[in-house]
Amino acid sequence: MNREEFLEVYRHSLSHILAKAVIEIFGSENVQYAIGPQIADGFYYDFVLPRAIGPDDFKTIENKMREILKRKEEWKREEVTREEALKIFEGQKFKTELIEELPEGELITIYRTGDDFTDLCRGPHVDNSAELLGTAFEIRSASGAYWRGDEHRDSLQRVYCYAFPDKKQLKEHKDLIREAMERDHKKLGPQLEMFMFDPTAPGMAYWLPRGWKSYNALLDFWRGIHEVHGYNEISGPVLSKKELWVTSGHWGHYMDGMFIIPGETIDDDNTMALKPMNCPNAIKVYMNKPRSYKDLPLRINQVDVIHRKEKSGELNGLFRVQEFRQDDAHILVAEEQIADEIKDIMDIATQIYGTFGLTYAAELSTRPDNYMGDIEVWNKAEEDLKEILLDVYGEGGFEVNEGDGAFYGPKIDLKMKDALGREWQMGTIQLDFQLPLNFDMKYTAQDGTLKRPVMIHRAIFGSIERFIGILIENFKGAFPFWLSPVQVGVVPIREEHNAYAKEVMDLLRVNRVRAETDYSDKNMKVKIKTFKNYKDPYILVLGDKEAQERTVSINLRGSNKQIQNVPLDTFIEMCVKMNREYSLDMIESAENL
RNA sequence: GCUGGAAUAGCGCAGUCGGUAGCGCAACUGAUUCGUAAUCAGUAGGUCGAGGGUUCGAGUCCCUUUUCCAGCUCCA
Repeated sequence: MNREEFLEVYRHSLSHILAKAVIEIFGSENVQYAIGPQIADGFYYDFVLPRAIGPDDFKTIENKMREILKRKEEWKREEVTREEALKIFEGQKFKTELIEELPEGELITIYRTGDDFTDLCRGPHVDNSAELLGTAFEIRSASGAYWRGDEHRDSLQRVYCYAFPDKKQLKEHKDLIREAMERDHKKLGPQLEMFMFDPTAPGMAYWLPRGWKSYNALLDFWRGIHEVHGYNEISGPVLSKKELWVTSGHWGHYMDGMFIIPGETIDDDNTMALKPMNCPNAIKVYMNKPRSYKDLPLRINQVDVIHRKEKSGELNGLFRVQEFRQDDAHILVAEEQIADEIKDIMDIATQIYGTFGLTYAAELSTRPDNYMGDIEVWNKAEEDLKEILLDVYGEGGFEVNEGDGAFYGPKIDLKMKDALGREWQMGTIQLDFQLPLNFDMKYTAQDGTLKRPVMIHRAIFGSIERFIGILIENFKGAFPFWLSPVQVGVVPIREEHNAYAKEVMDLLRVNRVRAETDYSDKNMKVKIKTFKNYKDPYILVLGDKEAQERTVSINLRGSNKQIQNVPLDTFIEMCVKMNREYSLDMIESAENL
């Protein structure tokens, strides 16, 4: 048995033990038990219980589980007919529903744990509870869930439980969770004074001076790359009349997600809505003048603020907000240009993600049943996309989600992994055959006929807000030099060193290095501590010696390592070099220049 | 929207049975002029998220509401 199978059997068996424990505590007549699958770090089980359970109950349940294991009961597998199964689970509505939905003739198996607990299950399981005695488990939390994930159906209580083969692995996992919590951008961001939220603007970040510096550094980097790849940036209105959204189809498909400013009534022509997406702006710009095949591909990028209304309870720090910016671009291409253009976008993505040391994987989503447009065009586009992905990642190097594309076109999603191995859906590249049709977009082809362009929507960061949230967690707030809110903290030792500190500050600023200093009469140790807490990459300590010799003494982030006697000009050169090269690592020695 | 939790000084927290709101850090003032992560002393700061109710009396109990958190669902 390999580790995966081992975990599956043990976790799944433990979930039965959890259900049995809960039933023993609350009484079988008071509990409806639904399903209890294994998940990445353990398992859960869904119940309907007579009351809400909380942390106080967890210990009780765990103890009951251990007590049950100590009984060393036999597990018996039985094959039963549909009728027998329905009889066994009489009164259990979820089990009954599951049984009734099993296809005619399908083998139904049940597992008995001891004499008093039976669960509908495919298995496999342990033969005796004794086998589970050595495992480590701990109830993590309880939360609400819906039967079959459908918010219109029964509301259940889901009990989550960690489960690992031994205590050591459980502890390692809990350490990882703790590490992730320490990196939580919702905690680190405000601590580093990067952003804040105010209750009067739920889900809309205030970017504080330090955070906005990083935000702009990120955009500068992004703009530089796009200039090279032939993009032209625009900005459009955030507020547009309803008419625009009716044409684009958002009024019909996305109304619930828009902040709407009604006229006399919402049906009034003067009703306006904040844009949830940028695409119509790019389209209007395209249609601003007659277009020829010579204009294509027309690459329009844009980072305007967009607003999307979310249902309450869905907001989550920078990861899920109601006001944000996307590193958006819309490219209008002729059909035959799709392949080359996608390839270029993938190059941009590789370069951008690589700069952060992040790896990413691609997923292709293909034509759904409710697709719109010409099937020939779809087939060609999907073939193109597949070919590109094969070319870049090789056979099996990417996932395909059949039928998961948007109704207006197939798409490639880019997912990246962070420092803790967590996956995030970030970038997306979507082909769109529909909007060019809705807006009746055209271009004059070489042969003089009018043709319709294809639109590519694409984003690499996805939401810039979310991306920064991910970066904060990935780097634990210790950003690469070029992205650090403030790059250099300057500490004059005594007030008489303020003049030299001012000179150093001026020189740093002239060279576009973001620096801060503290001219107050505070103790130098206090000044150093403040800048350390902000995670400034370099802290310069300036005293008599430095002022005299025009050098700096550098204290490096993350350690108390010091580099003494670095000529001021050399230090500036180091900073400029890291900014120019978007270096991931910090230069730690003047000799490395 | 649903389930469960939370909200007390700028931040992190304490506040017992319902009986005059506290601690640490930060801030401010003064002293200290200092060589690599917290110098010393003092001062000020709060309608306890908001609204209503119970009570002689509410941070504490009840109801409503807002925001946030853990999930569900949804998503960039």
